[in-house]
Amino acid sequence: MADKKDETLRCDCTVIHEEVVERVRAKMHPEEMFYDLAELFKVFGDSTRIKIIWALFEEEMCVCDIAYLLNMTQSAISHQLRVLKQARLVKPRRDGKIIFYSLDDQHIGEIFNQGLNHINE
Amino acid sequence: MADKKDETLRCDCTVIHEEVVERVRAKMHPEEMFYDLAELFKVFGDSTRIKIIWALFEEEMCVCDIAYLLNMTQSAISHQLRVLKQARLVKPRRDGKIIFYSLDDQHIGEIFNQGLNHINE
DNA sequence: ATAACATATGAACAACAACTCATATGTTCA
DNA sequence: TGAACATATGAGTTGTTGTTCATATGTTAT
Repeated sequence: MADKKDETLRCDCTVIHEEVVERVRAKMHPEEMFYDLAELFKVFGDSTRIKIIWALFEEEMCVCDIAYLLNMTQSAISHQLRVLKQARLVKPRRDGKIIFYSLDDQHIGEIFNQGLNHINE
Repeated sequence: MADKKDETLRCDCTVIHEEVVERVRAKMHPEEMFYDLAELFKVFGDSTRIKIIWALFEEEMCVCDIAYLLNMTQSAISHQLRVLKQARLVKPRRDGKIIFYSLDDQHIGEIFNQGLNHINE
């Protein structure tokens, strides 16, 4: 059939287990869901951001505090906080000139801990 | 004190809440731990790999099956499987010419689900 | 041994992401 | 109002990463 030709063209090999593939394909989620999930984990996939998340897990902190704690520039931290904010992982609270950041989600701790479980075997 | 000068130099601002910072710093984990954790989440941070993980969560599959399912080349999938294998997230099982891949860790499902919880608000 | 096929891998390229630097915004206090 | 300070942001640079292409490896069957 025509499909058979396309398979070979794209994946560069003959499909072995068509039943398996079709069974899995039937349960497939929309593209967007995988994309969003990857975007979320991408945010966790940087050691600077992981440190920020961990720090805010301990206590609410302002930008300067975080920069000092992690020995990085205010600008670098601010850029990363923007990424975290866009991912709805942290939220700001203004108090005068100072802006305090804290975690914005209760799932974060779980994701963090499951990650630790994995790297600790 | 001498420290005070360094703070300003590096983080480009005066530290506001020294007690907070020192309290958090005291609980700080070694650099390596944050690095490893980020490396793990980095692996989840790509939609191709997320799809592979999800697919293997459903059923064990060979390289060609995955390539066909995701409409990608065998080579691209093979490269990504290598990344997943190195992160000890999937494991291969050879049966003749064919190599079947399956998940190698029970935490993966939890990480995946917590991620879903977050993106679904 | 050789053909056929499933998978792996190295090099090259393009897209992206993190930091720096300079500067802008917004708030407080004199 | 203007100086001082906390934070944000745009542009530029450099390092990283995903895919493609060509080819290598390893297994099966003739």
